[in-house]
Amino acid sequence: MRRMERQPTHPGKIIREDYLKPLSMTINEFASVLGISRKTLSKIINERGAITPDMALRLSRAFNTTPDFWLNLQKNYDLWQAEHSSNEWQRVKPLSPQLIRSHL
Amino acid sequence: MRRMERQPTHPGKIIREDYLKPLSMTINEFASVLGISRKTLSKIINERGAITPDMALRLSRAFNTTPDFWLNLQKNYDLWQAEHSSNEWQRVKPLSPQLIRSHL
DNA sequence: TATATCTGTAACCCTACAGGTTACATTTGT
DNA sequence: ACAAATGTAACCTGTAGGGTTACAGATATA
Repeated sequence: MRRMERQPTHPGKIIREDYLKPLSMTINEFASVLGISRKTLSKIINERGAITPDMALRLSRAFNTTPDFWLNLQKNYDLWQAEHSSNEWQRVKPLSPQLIRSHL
Repeated sequence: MRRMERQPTHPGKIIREDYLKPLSMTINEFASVLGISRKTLSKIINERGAITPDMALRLSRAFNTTPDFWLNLQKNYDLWQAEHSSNEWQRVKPLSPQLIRSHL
């Protein structure tokens, strides 16, 4: 039961810190590499936009990584947000363990 | 480099086959358990709706699973769709391995 | 058989977000 | 000082989640 204590790193930060900065690449250049608009990349870089499956595929091509790497970052980030932006989901009553155990 | 050959199972099918059916639970009942509308659950069950982070949290409560389990199913499904619904992303030119190796 | 329940689905509403173009003000680098 | 880079806003289109209501068909049950 490993709880996520801190807010997970946004994928945009990884792109910014671990790729663009070391490579001294501008947002314009990289947007062009990815075949997307400067605005879209800027939103991601500044952590106001999400990594979509299509974007994950593009990043995986550019950086020779897996699309899953990027989607997992986004998934962890989104999940943390959902956990902390509402308590509604905590109202869900777990089905009785006995019921589940006896059928599954 | 394990390619995804077949279309990944939709999370809705898991809910349907591995939970609702064994538990003999109706969609109405379970929608009520989750605190969502029948329509929303019906869309997911019939594989025309996605597992959102909030929904993953609700499912994890009800079935005593992890939210990641459900989000991973959805992620794999979405990624497969993105891979096969367009070839645009394949146009992205990988950054030269030398460039990456020398800076990262 | 008659009644009630369950189910898929459509119509309609609202909100939100991806992604694009254009434009502007500011910052940064040369 | 000048040019490039950047953040951001406005505006557009398309898509998606989620809700309610309503209807038709299937299923089950009294």
